[in-house]
Amino acid sequence: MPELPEVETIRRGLAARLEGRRLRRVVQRRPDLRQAMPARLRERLEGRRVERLDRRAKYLLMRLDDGAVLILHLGMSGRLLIGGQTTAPPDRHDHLIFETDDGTVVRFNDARRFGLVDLSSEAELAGHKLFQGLGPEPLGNDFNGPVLAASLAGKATPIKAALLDQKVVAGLGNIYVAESLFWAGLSPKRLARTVQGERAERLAQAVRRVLGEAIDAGGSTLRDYVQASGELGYFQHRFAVYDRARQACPGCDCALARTDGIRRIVQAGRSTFYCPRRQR
DNA sequence: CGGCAAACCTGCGAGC
DNA sequence: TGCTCGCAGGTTTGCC
Repeated sequence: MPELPEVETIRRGLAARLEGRRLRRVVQRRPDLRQAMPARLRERLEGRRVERLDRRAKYLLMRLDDGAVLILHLGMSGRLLIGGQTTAPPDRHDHLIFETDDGTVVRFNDARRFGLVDLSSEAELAGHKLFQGLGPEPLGNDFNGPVLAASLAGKATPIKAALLDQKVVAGLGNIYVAESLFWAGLSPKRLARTVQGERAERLAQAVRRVLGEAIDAGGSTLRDYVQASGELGYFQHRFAVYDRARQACPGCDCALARTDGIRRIVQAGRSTFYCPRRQR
């Protein structure tokens, strides 16, 4: 569920409440997420001060004053919510709960348990298994048309699948791949290796613009996702193609044409939405 | 190595 | 009302 814009929105919401605060109380409930939570998590976190909240790809990094770094991933259904109680949580899917010295409570809630919580250190972070091979941050200075073209060169897979690959570029998921390919005018079925030169340039620009606008809108809420404050995201109202099968894409009469509007197909087991008229 | 389907787990909406 | 089915924003695994 949460892709880069949702994770970034949550990061900003949490940073405002957590940075500089001390973790007074940590409650671990179910440890069996995608991977088991680290042992003695409570002992290792309680009493620590939160220096900073950062993001790498779809991971949130909570940097603590003793050099420890808590790594959080939300999987498909994970949420981080401000508010609630550390004791007798109302929700059976609250797996980890923090309470700070000013009484702020943050709950990690994940019904499907595809998320994960891990603990590392500043020293070991760069070499951490989860970050090995991750591609560039799409909103950073290391991502542009030539970089993208180089990483797509020789790939026989459809461009849709290539963009979902976190080694190519970090942080995209099913929604923002669909939206980026639409704005770049590229068919999701096009072979990745053919996205070179001007096409790669257009795609890199589209990725950056779509992600930036989605962050400005607080992410996209389809079902589970909410910001840390509980507020919904708003970018779903601006989807060009995602979840809009048979409707018209922006500024196009495709819905009236033989193509019958935005098409839904399945690629690598996942829904793909695109306009066959505007995306080649 | 590359590419794809299936698996992980729970919840929800649609259809009967 | 209640059942079954399909589907969901991610990532890993195992198979060809």
